Amino acid sequence: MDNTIRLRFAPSPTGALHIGGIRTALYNYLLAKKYGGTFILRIEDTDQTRYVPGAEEYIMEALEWCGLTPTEGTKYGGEHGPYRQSERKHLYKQYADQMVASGNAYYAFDTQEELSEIRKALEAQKETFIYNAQTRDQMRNSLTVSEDEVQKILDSGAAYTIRLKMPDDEDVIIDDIVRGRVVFKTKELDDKVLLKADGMPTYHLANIVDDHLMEITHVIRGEEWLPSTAHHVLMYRFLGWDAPTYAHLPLILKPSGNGKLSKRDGRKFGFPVFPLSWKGATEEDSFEGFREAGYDSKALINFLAFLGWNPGTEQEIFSMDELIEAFDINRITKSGARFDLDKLKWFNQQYLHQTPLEELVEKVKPILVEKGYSPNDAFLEKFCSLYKERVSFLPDFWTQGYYFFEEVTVFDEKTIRKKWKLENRTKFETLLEVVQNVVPFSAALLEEKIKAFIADEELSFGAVLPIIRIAVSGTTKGPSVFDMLELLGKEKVVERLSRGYDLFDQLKA
RNA sequence: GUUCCCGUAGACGAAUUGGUUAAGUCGUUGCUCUUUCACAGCAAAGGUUGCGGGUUCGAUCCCCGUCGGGAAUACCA
Repeated sequence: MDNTIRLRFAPSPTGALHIGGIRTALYNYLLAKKYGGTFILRIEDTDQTRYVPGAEEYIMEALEWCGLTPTEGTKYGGEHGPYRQSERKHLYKQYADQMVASGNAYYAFDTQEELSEIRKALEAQKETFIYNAQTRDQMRNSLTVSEDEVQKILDSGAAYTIRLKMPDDEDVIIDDIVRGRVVFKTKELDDKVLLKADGMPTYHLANIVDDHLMEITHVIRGEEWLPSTAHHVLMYRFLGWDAPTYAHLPLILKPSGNGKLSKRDGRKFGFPVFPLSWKGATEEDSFEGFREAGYDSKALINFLAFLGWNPGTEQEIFSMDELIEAFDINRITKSGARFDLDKLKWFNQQYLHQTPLEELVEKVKPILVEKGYSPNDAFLEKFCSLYKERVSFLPDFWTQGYYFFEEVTVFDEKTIRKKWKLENRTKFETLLEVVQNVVPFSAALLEEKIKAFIADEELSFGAVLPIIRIAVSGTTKGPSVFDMLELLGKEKVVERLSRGYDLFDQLKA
């Protein structure tokens, strides 16, 4: 492969960018970077009725958050612009006309209403209407109406579309990198609309014209495009152009396994489906993003890379550079990949574990600030190191360690009832004194003194440590008690211990 | 309905000119370490490669059929 490969990611700005779109972008990006090629962002906004303000900015912000910054695009520059299809409107018609002239396309005058009525009627009889060789001579188009008539309609300014005229009976062969050879019979395919009544091209026309004009060499897109690829290949032939290499990606499936992951599944299964949060017009149309939910974009990318591809080695953790190095378009999987939240959680955890402390501090800080606390970096660094290895997501730092900032809200009453012995109260008062006299208040010294206390009083670790832990944090889970006590500080520890004893007594009474 | 795609343990998936007892990871269970949770380490369970034929000395791999899942079937992308 030479170094002039050019790939594009071509989303339509109809709302937030779905996670599947990010994967498509990722694979395009990886292949482009691997061979020193170009990664282009093209906005496919040919459907003016579906345009959503802000979607374009969302797409770019999402790509950048994921580290998939395009090399060409509306705000990235490039010699092949404009990169927004609405701004290229004037380019498309000539190619549709060219295909009309060569007899591979035709004018169609049927209105949308007429067509949907026919469809509805046939559907009632359990049949499907296909605009193709079998039906087009019964429709109103330039193949059934006389030339004069056609000209008259055209001159009158009446709305019309241009449709692709599919060959009657021919095999269209697609050599797809992922699927291998796929054959479609033109007989089964419909005469797709190329140019809409509003003068805009459909996806089918716009995508092949732009891919050609932008010198795209590889088209990596979702599997849902496979059926229409036959139309695209035919158009390249009719226009006398070379078709790009195709690779159709497997679908990303719902966690439940059936059906492709949809934007509604996030709410349904309780996890984000979008990279960034999106505020739509309605609650129903608003979604939380991976970024806001505390996911590491690097972990997300690593996870996504493995959804439909694998390097064939045993390495699982990949940086972007390593992905670029290892990526091989020939190793993309054919079968749909299920979106496995556990796996994503594992990746996120791995990334959190390997994040340097200073970096972690910067990430945890905003979470605490939002809760109204702004501890100094030295404290935060200790705090982070305590929780780093028992946390899967960023917000866990707060949910697991909130008691370093606020009073304990939930006590593990069940364990208290089991462990707290009323008759031991005096011994624990002694413990309070012991703790009070620890100077300096360090984990090491605390451990030494508390261990001595346990020995002196002939108690066991199991009888003492859980009590301390619960009094101070409400739970038996968490980091080493002594480290915890040190970071909490003498004042808080003493206060919580003595208050804890009273609470425990009450619980047992 | 039609066309196309897919089908290896609960999940992701390796085995790429068909070649020994079908990798590895996640998850599950157990053990070690720990006051606890987690991390880490070790170990185990889990599969007639959807099913049935065929080709072959030999099929996860090739062919046919069948079942299951999915996608497409718009003047949406």
